[in-house]
Amino acid sequence: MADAVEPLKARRIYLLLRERILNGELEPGSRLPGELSLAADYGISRVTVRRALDTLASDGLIDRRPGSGTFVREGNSVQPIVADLSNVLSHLVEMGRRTGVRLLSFAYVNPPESVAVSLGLEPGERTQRSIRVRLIDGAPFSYLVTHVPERIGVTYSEADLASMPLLGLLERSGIVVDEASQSIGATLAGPDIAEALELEIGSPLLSLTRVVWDPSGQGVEHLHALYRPDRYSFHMDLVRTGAAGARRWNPVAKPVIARPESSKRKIKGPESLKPKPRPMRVSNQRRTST
Amino acid sequence: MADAVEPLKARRIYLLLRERILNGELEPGSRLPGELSLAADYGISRVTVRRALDTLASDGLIDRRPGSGTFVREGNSVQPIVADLSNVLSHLVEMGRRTGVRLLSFAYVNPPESVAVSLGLEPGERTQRSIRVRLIDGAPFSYLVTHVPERIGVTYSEADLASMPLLGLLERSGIVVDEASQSIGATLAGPDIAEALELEIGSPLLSLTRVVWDPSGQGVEHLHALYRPDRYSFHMDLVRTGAAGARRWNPVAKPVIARPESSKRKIKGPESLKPKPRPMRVSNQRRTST
DNA sequence: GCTTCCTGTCTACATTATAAGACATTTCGC
DNA sequence: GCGAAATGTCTTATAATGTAGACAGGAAGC
Repeated sequence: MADAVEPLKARRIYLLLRERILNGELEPGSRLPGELSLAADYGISRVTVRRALDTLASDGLIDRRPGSGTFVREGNSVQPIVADLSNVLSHLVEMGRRTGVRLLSFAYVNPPESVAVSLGLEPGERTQRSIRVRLIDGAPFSYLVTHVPERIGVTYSEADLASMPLLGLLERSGIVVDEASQSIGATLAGPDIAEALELEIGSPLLSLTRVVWDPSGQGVEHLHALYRPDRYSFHMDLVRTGAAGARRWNPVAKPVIARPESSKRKIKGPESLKPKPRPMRVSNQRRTST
Repeated sequence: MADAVEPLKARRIYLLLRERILNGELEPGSRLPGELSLAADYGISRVTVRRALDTLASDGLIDRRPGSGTFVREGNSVQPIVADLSNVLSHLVEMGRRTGVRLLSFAYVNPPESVAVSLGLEPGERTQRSIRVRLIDGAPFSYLVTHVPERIGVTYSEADLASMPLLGLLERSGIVVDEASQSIGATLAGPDIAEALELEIGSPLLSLTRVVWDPSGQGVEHLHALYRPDRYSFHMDLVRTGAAGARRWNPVAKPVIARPESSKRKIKGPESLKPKPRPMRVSNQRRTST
């Protein structure tokens, strides 16, 4: 319970070690370096290392045996949801049907410069901004901020948004969704996001920014999504094509054609993380309202 | 250069404000609340607010004008290198020709469990592990750990690795590279990686894990790559295909066909962070050797 | 049994962060 | 010009964090 605000360095080491444990770099059952070596490695004192280890222990991630050492506890890894990259959006659409959504915010605003530019808006044109959190089995895994030009946004209600995926709403409204462009990066969780995703401030996040256009080239949606990497990651299969001199990788567009042997090719990458949610002082009472 | 680690509360406010600036909630050019009001808002002292603002200022995100106030600076976006996702590998191949590589480690080892499983190795089979850092204009942007089954690894030398992309070496050796599977996540930089990538410990990183197979389904390469998100991000274009009921996104396989208007569709996502490298106590003297 | 390496625990001390306030200086509207 | 409000720069005090070292006791190999 005494999970008071952790000091700086201690917390950092804690996050770092946690990362290494969860992604399998430190294998379950293995012994991790002694407190003294850790202190030396990270250039901090042993006491501080201990504080980090204390937190890990209270998380149930490690097992400390006096005289022997500190060991990584078994059975921590839980595969994140995997989204096929060639198929991200439809994946989300399907998921919209079996996962929960929490609408944190819904308003018409003056969009930030960058959003206005991406969508190709007129100066002064407003957008409908919604902030949603997606949950799977009650556990939040993504934080979505979407901007839709006002005239399009008015074709559906706040309640619609709380229950249906945005893309579905757009298509229902007769908007033809044609092309999209997206990029993937990484950031750290700030206070808001940390709270919404039940993370600690400073946790790593996958970041996805996507802009969707209709056939005329008019922007219809700007999405900024943040994912918990321990619960969500992108995956894709590639095939090498082209002549000898200029061989390239191309994504496998249709993962539909079952590949029986693909099961033995299971990637157990560092994204394979753990279950423990570890909620913060959640005071997320904001709800769909209306 | 006294860019010491930031304190707790100060960092919290810093992150908070940075978020609001980067996502456009605080628009470029606008004045933010005075130091005293900020202190009151967040319930902290003015000194602490100032520290947060100092950091923002050194990040180049704000502009402080004595007597007037503190302003959000305009145009603080710097685009990272963008890798087309439908083409990651060949992109790297091309880049291998115009960027630098630093070979940090080259050895034959007993691979970690997860790698052995991914590659489908026999129990006890060893791998050649190499750790490389890629640079662009002298600035490191990726940290690559590759495992290749020993029998394949012996077909090229350490010096080869320091100068040529691994995939090229494999194909030169007659290995037919056929399929690959990869996933993308996010993590934090540990001490080793932080030093190699000239980052601070605890910085966010893009993480890519890829396994490559030959036509017989035998694993030939396991790659674990970490990218600085401020210098490298993945990008891809998608097109919506399929019938009304089951529309899906598919990647645009060939980004070659020039799309003239695509220039106006510039995404200026939140990955566009600050330019500031912010080096650590770098003591990177390890080199390609031999 | 002995040595060695590990965690558990404690003490005293150094460093750093935060708070609270005073005061100078700049800018801007009046 | 004057005053309000803003940042810049001090001071002093207190609390929170981190460091250094010593010592006890368990575990494992010899």
